[in-house]
Amino acid sequence: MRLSTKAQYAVRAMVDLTIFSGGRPVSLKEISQREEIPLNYLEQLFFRLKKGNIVKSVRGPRGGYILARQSSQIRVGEIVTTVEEPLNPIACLDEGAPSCTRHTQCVTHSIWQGLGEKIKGFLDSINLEDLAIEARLKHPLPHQNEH
Amino acid sequence: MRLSTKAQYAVRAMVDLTIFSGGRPVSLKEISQREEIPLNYLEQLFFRLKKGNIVKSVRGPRGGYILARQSSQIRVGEIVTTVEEPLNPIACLDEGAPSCTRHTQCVTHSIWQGLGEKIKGFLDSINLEDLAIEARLKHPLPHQNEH
DNA sequence: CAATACTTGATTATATTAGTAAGGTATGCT
DNA sequence: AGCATACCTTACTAATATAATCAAGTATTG
Repeated sequence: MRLSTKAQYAVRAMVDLTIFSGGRPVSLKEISQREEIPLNYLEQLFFRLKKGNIVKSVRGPRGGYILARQSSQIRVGEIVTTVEEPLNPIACLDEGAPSCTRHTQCVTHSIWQGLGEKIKGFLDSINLEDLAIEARLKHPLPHQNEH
Repeated sequence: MRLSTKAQYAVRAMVDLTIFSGGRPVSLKEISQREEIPLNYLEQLFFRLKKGNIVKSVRGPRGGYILARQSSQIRVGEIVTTVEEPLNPIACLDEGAPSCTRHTQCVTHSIWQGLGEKIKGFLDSINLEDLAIEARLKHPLPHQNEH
């Protein structure tokens, strides 16, 4: 029942982006250095995040990524499901499940299904703005994007 | 965010044991056949379940396993944590976590911690008796242990 | 036109998990 | 007593998924 580091990286990177962007693009190079995440790996993650309509890219010098929506409109659950496949605890919940044949399978299925809904509900109850505010309280920024 | 099949097998096997035992030991061979779980694999699982004080073993012919407590006193969360390590979504929550160095790490940590507690709370709210009753309703047993 | 930074796919290394195998030990039944 | 049953335990192998790296692009700005 472990979350992949991919998802952890993605959420950290998105919080970083939220904090350090001041409406202007943030390059992956920056994020990579601050968060100690391999640049090439971040590129893969942001490729997906862009397709998932969570960030937008700005090309060329001084380019980078910006949030596709307001930080209050981006939920953690979205980020996780976008970079790593679904939150369902077991695979057969992903698509149309075959009917239960064994005695015990129905009841355990309903557990895992309920669990998946709990997880999704929890992660969707948290948005990036909440996290950015919390992060600023705990670690006041050195200087908030002068210029 | 997937649950291992180990945990799924363990819960199914425990529900099976609850339903088919009538106070008497149930052999792993039986469970293996009904649930289509490799016998050797079940042995490994029940080795742990025994150490975790969830089942008791009865050796010799006509032996097998019985619940160590009433089914209402055995929670699903217990079974899962006993056969596969912890429910925490990330590793560093397992023991004393190192202090947060990066800006974003504190806040993401608190998410994963909260998530872990939700998961645990949910799985601990379900016990084996609930599941056995539900299973009997859905699949009335062929014959409930005559003799 | 050159530097910057995003874009994309392929490949490799590593870790985890699932499953198999084999030999041993205790117990009850005939 | 001895044999069959079924638990007990460790070790190993194979498959899969993940993390990370490599490399060769394309678009845009100054």
